[in-house]
Amino acid sequence: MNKKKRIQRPKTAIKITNPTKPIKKSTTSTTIIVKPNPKSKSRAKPSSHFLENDEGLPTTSYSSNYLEKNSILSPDFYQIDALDLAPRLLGKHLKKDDVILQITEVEAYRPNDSACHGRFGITARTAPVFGPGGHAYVYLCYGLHTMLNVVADKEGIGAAVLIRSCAPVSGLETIQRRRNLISEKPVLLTGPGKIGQALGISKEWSNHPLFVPGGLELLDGPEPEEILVGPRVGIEYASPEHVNALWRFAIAGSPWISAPKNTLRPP
DNA sequence: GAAAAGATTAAA
DNA sequence: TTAATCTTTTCC
Repeated sequence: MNKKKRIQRPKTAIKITNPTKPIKKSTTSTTIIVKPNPKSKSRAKPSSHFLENDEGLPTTSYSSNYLEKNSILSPDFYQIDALDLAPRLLGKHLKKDDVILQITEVEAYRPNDSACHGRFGITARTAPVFGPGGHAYVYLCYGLHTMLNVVADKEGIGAAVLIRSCAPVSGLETIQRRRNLISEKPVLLTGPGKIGQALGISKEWSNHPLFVPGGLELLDGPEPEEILVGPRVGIEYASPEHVNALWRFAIAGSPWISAPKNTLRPP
């Protein structure tokens, strides 16, 4: 039998840049401590949901207060066409453990869509996609990356929304540890594989109900002012009609958007 | 049973 | 630009 060559990634690839001096943990609040970055050429615009304190550093005070008034979304929210649900997910919050992420970029996958995992019908992997909306659909991509989808529409339809990017709201320390990356820049959370990693989920979470408190939850959030649309990413195998469909959505002006950005336009 | 391909990422 | 990595699905 062929050798089972599992070349392990060198430890040097792990990018914990400051392991001996962990970021200070705040036990009394959810304030995010960040390092100033004086070398930054084009100073990144702080994302809109962060407030800045006197030192110009983002805090989560706004988000914490905001979320206290917000509730978990009910199953009704999800029982619509994935094309309608996708933009409505922008601005909403994913919560697990102490991590809260605000959704900034999504893609819709629909029935009769040659790019949708449901295109082969119900299989062991894709069964949750055909269940009622409001559940997670989680799968492994390229044998490495855990992809989180939100199942849309009614039972039997077969539609879902891929979460492609988020902005951190709280639990930055946990996010950074899970990502093996100390950063507060978009590289931390732009890309679907990074979302699954930051949330600490595996395919075991597939079919998990997002409307039940206690595990992985979807909470309400502010509606974005402007939205960008574009073709979906990485589906060249699909028919031209579906390759070209503008079923990718993002919050306009947010830095928390994955590549390629230049295919996104106002609707 | 075997083989191909994949809703990607990080590093060169 | 390319390697890494392995599950799922299809094909014979």
